Amino acid sequence: MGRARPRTRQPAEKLPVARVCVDIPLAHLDRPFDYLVPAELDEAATAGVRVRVRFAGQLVDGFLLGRAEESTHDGRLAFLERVVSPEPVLSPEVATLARAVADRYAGTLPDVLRLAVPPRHARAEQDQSRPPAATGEPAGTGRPAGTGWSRYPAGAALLRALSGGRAPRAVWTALPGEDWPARLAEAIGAMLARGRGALAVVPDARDLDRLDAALAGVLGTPDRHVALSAALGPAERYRRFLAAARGTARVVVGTRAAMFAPVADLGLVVLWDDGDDLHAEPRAPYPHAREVLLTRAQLAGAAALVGGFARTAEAQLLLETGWAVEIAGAREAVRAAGPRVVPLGDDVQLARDPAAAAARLPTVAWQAARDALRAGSPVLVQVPRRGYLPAVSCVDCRAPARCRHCHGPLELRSSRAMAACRWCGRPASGYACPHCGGQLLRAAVVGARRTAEELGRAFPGTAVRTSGRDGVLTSVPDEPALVVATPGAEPVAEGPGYGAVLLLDTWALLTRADLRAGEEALRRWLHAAALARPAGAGGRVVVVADGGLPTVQALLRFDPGWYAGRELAERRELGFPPATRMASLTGPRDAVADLLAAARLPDGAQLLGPIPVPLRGGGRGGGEGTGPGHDPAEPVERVLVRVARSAAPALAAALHAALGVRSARKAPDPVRVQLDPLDLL
DNA sequence: TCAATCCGTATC
DNA sequence: ATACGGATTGAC
Repeated sequence: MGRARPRTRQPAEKLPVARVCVDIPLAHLDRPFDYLVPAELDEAATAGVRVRVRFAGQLVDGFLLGRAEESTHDGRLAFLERVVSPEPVLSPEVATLARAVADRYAGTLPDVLRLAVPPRHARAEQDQSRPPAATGEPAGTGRPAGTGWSRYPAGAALLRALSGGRAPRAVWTALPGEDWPARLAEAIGAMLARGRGALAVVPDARDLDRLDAALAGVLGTPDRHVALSAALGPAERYRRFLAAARGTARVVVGTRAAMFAPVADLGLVVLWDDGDDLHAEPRAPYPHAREVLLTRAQLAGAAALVGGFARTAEAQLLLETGWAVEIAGAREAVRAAGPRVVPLGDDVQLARDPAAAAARLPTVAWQAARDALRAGSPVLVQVPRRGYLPAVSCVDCRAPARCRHCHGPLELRSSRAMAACRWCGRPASGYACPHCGGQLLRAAVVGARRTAEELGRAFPGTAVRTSGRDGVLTSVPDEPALVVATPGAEPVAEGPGYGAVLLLDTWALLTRADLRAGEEALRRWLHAAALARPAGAGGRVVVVADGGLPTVQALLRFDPGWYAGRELAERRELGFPPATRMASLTGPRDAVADLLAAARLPDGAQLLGPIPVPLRGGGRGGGEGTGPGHDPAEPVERVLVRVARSAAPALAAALHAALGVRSARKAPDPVRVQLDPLDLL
């Protein structure tokens, strides 16, 4: 494998032309380039392999997309320089999907392929190079699957359709307390019994562990499925990827990065909890797992199952357009399975007990927790993530401080400065607490740990456990304990579930200036509430929020479908996604203007902004992927472009073309183009 | 008159 | 990106 390059290379006799996607991140080069396959590479140069080619004078990586008899290129073709490995890592199915995703998000194919195909690890290729012997064996384990689905009126039909080899598409609203990993495993098992593969994506590692365990139970043989997650090292990640690509593993479960996994003969895609923002890929072109998987189901003719305790407006749209059918429990079944939910309005009495008052526990919440603990069950307390939103509250009674004029939340920029309203900007001079008359304010950045300490004092002698960013618990035993968790980190309670669930500091969630604030609050509450035991077994949920709010109403009735319907209707009225499609263009002012000037936007496109973008401070420790340093003096702005859903493809195409014009022109300042941006307000 | 340099364009 | 070509500039 030296530099053995014969002077006179001969093209392969058959299909001498290779169509190659070169790994160059420039929008105007986002198309295949043709090369000649030298005869000696004829065998290795199959569709989907990694290649090296000479492009604009330099050696670059690329993927061989396919072979052809002729090229449409007028000029002379260069030869493929080499085939990096004969392993076909980019299946035609994934290549088609990646192109569709790039188009959907105004991105480039190489960008998407970087997300879709993990970096090569030569050792891993050697390890598993035994031929895929797993053919001819009877598919499935013969285990009667799907008993758990009979609790849903349309559940049995779904399983029948899956095992009948059809491609049903469903939005599934799980019953409170549902053992969702078991249900997903049953659905996957049904498809596998039919001999077709399946792919399931969940938000985080803990959910993945649960689903993986459930699958191991249903599928038996461990080799048939692999779990892909970001936590794996490069070697193991590539090894499992290859197991899927080679067809050894018929089922792939994973977090976001698995959405492109090369499952052979894909028959089913599954997405759990599509409202979790972990499903949004933070790297360009920022595809969302929901869009990728549903596109994939559509292209591959596969079944699709989108499940959760909550329902997004996007999922609601799938139902209302008839793209998917609804799978939900009947009202009586929901009532029987769910806990009793008690709302507590704003003007709630804090517990008399001084320790409980210090922990901001209202009487009713305190009692519910005490009763549950006495009855021998664990109690879950959900608190917002630390640093989530530095709310300002009264020093004396801790009531959240609001603006006198517009009731917006106050903020403290620094400890010295006077508090001001986040909404209207008015300074809160001469503040007096409406509850206790206190005149001093403080930033109430209350985290899980702090809350845990305070709760411990309110329930002396009770074990307190925390689950959050640093240290996530998967489950807790069925014994008295206070479990303080941030959203998404709630441990499952073994046995019948939590005796009580307290949802505190809801105000911070609900007043977030975000399009999805209500939907997101409800999603988090439902996920916590779903862990409580049924009302009949004493399960109680106390939510410290006004019972008149639609969000709280939906929680009381455990009816995310109703809420999603309202939410979608409202977004239609306001022209918000997913009723419309939005793109955000972020960058130095002149660059954004330049991009817009180059873009032939579809008719009816509406421009919102520009607005200045505050520099992103705080956040987590992880890299934010800030581009090459631009002049900090130049103001960064954002423009939103809004179009009707029918014009969405045209919008993406126009932006992609405009990016191409700019990259061809070597325009210096990059503009970040993001479709379906998460933060709209 | 020739080379050094700039700009624009194609990259198979 | 990088490489090349054609036009442009500048020094002898």
